Amino acid sequence: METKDAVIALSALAQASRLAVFRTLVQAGPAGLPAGKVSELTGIPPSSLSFHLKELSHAGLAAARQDGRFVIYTAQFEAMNDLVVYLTENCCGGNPCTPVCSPVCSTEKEPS
Amino acid sequence: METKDAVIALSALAQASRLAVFRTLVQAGPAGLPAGKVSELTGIPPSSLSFHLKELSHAGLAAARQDGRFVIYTAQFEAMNDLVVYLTENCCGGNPCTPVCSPVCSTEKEPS
DNA sequence: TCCATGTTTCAATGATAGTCGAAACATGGA
DNA sequence: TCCATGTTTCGACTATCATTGAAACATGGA
Repeated sequence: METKDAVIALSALAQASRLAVFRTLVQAGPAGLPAGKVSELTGIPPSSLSFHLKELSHAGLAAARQDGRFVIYTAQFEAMNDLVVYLTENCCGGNPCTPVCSPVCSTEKEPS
Repeated sequence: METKDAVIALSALAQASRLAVFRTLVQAGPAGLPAGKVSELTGIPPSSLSFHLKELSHAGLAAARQDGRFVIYTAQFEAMNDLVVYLTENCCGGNPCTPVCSPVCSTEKEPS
């Protein structure tokens, strides 16, 4: 991941409405949610929500797929994980420190 | 961590100059760096840098301590970790998924 | 006390982003 | 084909942020 991509991803999350949307999608898991449901859950009007979902998609943090009249959005866990790795890259100059496990999910539907 | 705090932290990182500063501090480890050294390493002019360091400090992602005429800045690894946890909270609705270890350091100087 | 060095504040400027109603668009079913 | 439903685009407004030189401030040493 490059700086530019990280800034785009972080900018996408650095906004109350979008952060709420992203977390809602994270909680929904790989199955995702239709845009209307996200609007309902977050209280964000459809037009605003569409703007924000576009931003999250552009940042690679969400993905859309068509399902009949619905557009299902899903969180992209790998992008999230890449971002975290980037932020802590070469931590402490490569010297040993104390890594911690963070619950960053994979995109797989079932645990392996 | 609350939404407001997360947005503040993410906003702090969602900016090319500040992201570079934060990563520089992360790489410096708990020992930190004086402001002037950060300016030198990142190429950001002192006045701009001061503005950004203030933002990072306000967000809890960096901390300042006085050392003679120098002000030493350090990355706050715990805040970083809290942020990651917040982003993935209640991931997949609590259903089992595949957690991944991310190298988020603690603030300790030596590994335990 | 006076100076050199390191850091922060100030002020002005230009640019970017969030919001949401109304209207347009897309899809599937009757 | 026509309609109902779900989603996106458009447009206009307001607000907030990044940048940087110059000046002010703080600290330690002579």
